[in-house]
Amino acid sequence: MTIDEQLDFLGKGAVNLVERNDLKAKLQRGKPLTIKVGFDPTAPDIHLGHTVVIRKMKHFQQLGHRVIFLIGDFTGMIGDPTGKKATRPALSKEEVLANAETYKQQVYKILDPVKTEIRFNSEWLGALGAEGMIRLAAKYTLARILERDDFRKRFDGHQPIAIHELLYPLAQAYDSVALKCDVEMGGTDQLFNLLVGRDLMREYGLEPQVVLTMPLLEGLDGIEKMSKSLGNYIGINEEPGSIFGKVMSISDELMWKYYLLCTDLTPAEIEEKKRSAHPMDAKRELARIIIAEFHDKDAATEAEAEFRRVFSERQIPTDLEESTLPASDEPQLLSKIIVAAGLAPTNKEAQRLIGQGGVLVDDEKVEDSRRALEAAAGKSYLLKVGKRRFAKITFS
RNA sequence: GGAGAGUUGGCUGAGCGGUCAAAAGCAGCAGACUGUAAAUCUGCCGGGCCUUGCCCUACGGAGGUUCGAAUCCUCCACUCGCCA
Repeated sequence: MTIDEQLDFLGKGAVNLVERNDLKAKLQRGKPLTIKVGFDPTAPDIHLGHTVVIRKMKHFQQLGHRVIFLIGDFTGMIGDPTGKKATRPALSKEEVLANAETYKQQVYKILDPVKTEIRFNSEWLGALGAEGMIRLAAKYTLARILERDDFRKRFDGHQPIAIHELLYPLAQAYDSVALKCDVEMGGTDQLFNLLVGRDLMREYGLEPQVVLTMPLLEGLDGIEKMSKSLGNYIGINEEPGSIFGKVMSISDELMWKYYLLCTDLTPAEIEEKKRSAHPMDAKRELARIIIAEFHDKDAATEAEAEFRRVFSERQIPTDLEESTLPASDEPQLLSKIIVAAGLAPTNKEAQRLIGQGGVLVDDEKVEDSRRALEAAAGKSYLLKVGKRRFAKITFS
């Protein structure tokens, strides 16, 4: 690849690249660059949203650069009291290490283990001490920190800002100093922090890092950014079938963003697909690509077949859940059976589902929410609740 | 230290002492339709039960006033901004 091709390759999907020319200059030297991306030590469950940046790390690896997966255990150990809930319990060293292991298992599905360096920022931030921290703080001004939009808004809106929050950007920037980073990446929400890194590196007489930000991927709802707490995520450890279904549930429109950020297709290829492919087919393919990355091709094919079977043809899934319930001489309320089989959380909810025509017993729609089923030993039923909850239950 | 504001269902956010299991929006779920767990439309959306209705729990916590309180009073806890 020529330098310009490399720039295009690395810049694909990026929102900010500060400065493109700086990156070009660094690449032209022909030496491996040091790339850093920071991760929160408390949330080692990686979902598709995280993979946007991780994939970009992979791209750097493919070009032979040195990629550092930085775990922000220092800030993690302090705990961030910003949320209204009680201060989050500080993580112990053991927990941090355990989380790091979890990260590895997941991240290495994308990154090359050999070319990935995992570091912890307590290594240098912990060594700084109170004095060092204050010295570091002396390098920056409040006015500059308040340039960050969310600080500005909270400040102007008389919302609280804790002092240590102001220190976070500096601590993060110091990571770049300590590691002499050439490039730091993050989501667009990280732009400010990453730029502070540039400034701080200059303060320390280092060549400023290049800053590259990636878009935040919207979750399944298509509105909020993907996050575990909102439940709108696709986890990379999920079952192929679940990933397939979730991908199919994103809107046709959002699908293209996923294509850009979660696959290796070039923008030109994506445009072509947008023009020529049927949205449903394109979405199926997207699902296959994503599953193939975290599982394998066969799993993807299988998941697709199963999806067609269950949703297009409305048949029974092949890997049907089977459960056994205690038999009884008395007929049992269907709603209670549904709850017992774990197909609905509460009796009320189960009755509601029946009333809405969402329950099939042995392929037959049940209309009466008070319906009871014979529960003698040996009796067996096939239950379908809603579109995607199935179970075969047997009384014994 | 001082004078205040606020705490409502997963979230945001209304709420006159009764008609409030609590508006509205978001998220979620179901049905219809379909090209998909897209879009759109409709409905549901605290729980229990011997289910055309009855009961329980719920509006930060504890008391109180009242026939009756998310709504009034007192105390407590927490959150926030302001003035020192």
